[in-house]
Amino acid sequence: MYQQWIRDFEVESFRNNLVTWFQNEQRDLPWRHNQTPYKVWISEVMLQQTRVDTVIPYYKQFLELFPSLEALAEADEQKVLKAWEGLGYYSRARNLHSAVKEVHEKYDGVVPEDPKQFGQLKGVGPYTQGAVLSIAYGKPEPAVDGNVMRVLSRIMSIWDDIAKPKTRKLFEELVRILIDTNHPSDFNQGLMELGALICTPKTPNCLLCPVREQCRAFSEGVQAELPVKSRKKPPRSLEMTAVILRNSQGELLIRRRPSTGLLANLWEFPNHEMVIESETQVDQLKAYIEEDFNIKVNITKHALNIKHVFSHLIWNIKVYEAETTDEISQIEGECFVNRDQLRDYPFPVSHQKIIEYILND
DNA sequence: CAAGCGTGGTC
DNA sequence: TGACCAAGCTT
Repeated sequence: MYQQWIRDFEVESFRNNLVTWFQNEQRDLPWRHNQTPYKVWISEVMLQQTRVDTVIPYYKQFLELFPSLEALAEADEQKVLKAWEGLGYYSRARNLHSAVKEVHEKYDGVVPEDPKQFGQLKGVGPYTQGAVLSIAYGKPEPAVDGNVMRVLSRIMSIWDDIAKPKTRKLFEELVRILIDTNHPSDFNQGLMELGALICTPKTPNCLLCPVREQCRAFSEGVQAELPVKSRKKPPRSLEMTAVILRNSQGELLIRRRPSTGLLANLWEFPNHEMVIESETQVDQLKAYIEEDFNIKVNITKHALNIKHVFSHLIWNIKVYEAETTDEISQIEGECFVNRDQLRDYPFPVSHQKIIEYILND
């Protein structure tokens, strides 16, 4: 069915214009130096749903901490999560770590270049599979991300909703036809670079576009209306409490979150989903804490309020200070630590504001 | 398939 | 200032 679109389309010109433009105009980015499959892989996972400017410092630090696939494979997950702290979507870090360990053990430390094998690793979806195999190994595989869908929807004037999973498959088939098999890496990166620098979501700079002559949306003047993307539901609000609980030595109680779901395996201050509007409900909070940790506590004061916005929900956190003279039983994932030890644990950004409050105290 | 899963930048 | 966005994957 795509042949119909391709028939009158100057495929050769498009490929040459795009690849030549990329070779001349590409940005100088850290992961474009001394490329190895390992480094390409790290960068591609970090870049999932994340801006280049945000990734750069994380990428540099990550490679200093884990300079080789073997180094990452042998690292503790807590160290990996700590290196990922603040970058978001933390399952990326845990899946990457797990996948790298699998490559280390099963493939003797060599990133597999068979699409089927590489694609089966944790955290490697259709995009990452194509991106790593084309960039690192020169395989003519499609790497369809948001940029590519935006660029090609304009080039070919495709009005399908790019928020639908089905639409990505359509673009993958299209790229399989269009891709420059002599320069798969430059072609794929060229599409993404074009989307990042020229064919931007709002007010694309068509006058500087190397493939303007091949763009149907430009010739029809509809580039600003593409791509079509349905919007998702607004996040729901959750009323939360958190407690800064000190023992008699002034140490702070923290705990590790569950190994699945939101912020999995990160650490946090004890918290509950509950509304506090009166003093009686502070007593309820006290009861929750005493039940959770089987100790007696006193809530001493209200510390601060935090509003934290996730992609799919909003936390409104009321933070209190509390003290206890009891010790908790030593359970894995719960412990008292002193102020200086806090920096050794990975915390979500929402709780960084609590840490700031403690350190400024 | 739709929803869950983070964060910081932008206009 | 709130909505949208940024090189997606998993369930």
